Amino acid sequence: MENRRASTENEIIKVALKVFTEKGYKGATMRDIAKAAKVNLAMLNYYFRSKENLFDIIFEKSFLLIYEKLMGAFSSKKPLFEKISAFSNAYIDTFIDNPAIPNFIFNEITHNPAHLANKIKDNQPIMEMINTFQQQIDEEVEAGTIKPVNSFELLLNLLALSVFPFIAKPMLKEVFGFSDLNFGALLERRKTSVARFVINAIKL
Amino acid sequence: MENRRASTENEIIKVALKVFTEKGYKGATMRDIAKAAKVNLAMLNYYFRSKENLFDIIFEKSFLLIYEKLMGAFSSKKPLFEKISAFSNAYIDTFIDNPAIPNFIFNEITHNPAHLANKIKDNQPIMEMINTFQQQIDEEVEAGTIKPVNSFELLLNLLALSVFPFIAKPMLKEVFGFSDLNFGALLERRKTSVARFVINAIKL
DNA sequence: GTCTATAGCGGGATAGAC
DNA sequence: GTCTATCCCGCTATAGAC
Repeated sequence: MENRRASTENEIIKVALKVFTEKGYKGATMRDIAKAAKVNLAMLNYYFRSKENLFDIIFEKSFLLIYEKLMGAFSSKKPLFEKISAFSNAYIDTFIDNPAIPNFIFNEITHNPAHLANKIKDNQPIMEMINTFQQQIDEEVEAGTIKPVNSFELLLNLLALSVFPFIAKPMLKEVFGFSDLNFGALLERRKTSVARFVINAIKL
Repeated sequence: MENRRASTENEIIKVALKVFTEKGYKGATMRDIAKAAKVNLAMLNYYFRSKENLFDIIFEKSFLLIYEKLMGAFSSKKPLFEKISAFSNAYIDTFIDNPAIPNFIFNEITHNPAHLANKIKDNQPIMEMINTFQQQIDEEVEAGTIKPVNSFELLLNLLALSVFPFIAKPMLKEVFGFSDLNFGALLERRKTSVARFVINAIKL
């Protein structure tokens, strides 16, 4: 059954993302992944040929998800403050639905920065979107309609405020004793509060 | 010579921090570390008994460094805005001098969140410092001297803005083509601009 | 497609000579 | 203290029965 096969593959990809994230590429064993996905070890190689190929598939999927959501939120011609809201909302929303992805991506950034960087650099629409956003900021600073800020730093700050809570989540939950429910509520609030914070920081 | 031994040990610890950070705990091999430190493989075990013990020593050292710098900057009775400046300045300054530590710590947070979390939870001075800071924010909100903000979110934002550029650094450098010098200059600027950004976001 | 068994290799740790 | 040689385990990947 083609459907059966596809659903088994998707199940493996889903749990493998989690195992790779929690243990790192080398730390995650094919035995771990097989056990978590409740399939035989040999089946993993039957479906995915190799550990590296399985990892690449997951990386590709994760990148595509982020890419599509962000292009939708960020690309159109909107006023600056609306873009800031749309960006943080899209980012936070995507990661609420896919909580393993931020740490998965950050592992990869740390251990193989060129991999993701090249995918971004080689992607013209992304680079244009970033340039347009920075130009928009520079123009508003020039026109005196927002406080003077470095446009790259503002982009960095927006990204930091949106992403950081997800990568720090495992520890924040332990230290401050958040339940899943409470931490989820915090993240929901941030879909609006991050943009409010950033806009307050730069508006006159 | 006791000094010779101590300096060899320190050299190993220094390069091992880098190798563990770049490759992760499992990905880093004792052979990698020996090669990078220019010592024989057997010497590593002679000095540190095991890979795990070497890792623990590095973790302990990294934690202590952050702990001491932050306690100095954050503990005294200062007005809120001064604390915000002192906090971000101390954090960023420490990581400029020790650029591998943020990613090292974040690897550990991802793969073993309870380890660092327990060290923080069990440390009364830290927890008191955090509580005091949050109270201070709540009181100012109550008194109407700053905009209404959730005190935990403000703490989280301050941390995010200070730390995120360091953990994203490897990729940011590749994507935006920063030289070490240019990225260093950006980080230097952030020693003051992060506090300014946060203060602008909450002041009336 | 699914399983068991195993080949083959890389890595942590140590024995033992110097 | 320093080195070489090696033990031994655990992992990826695959052969081959069903």
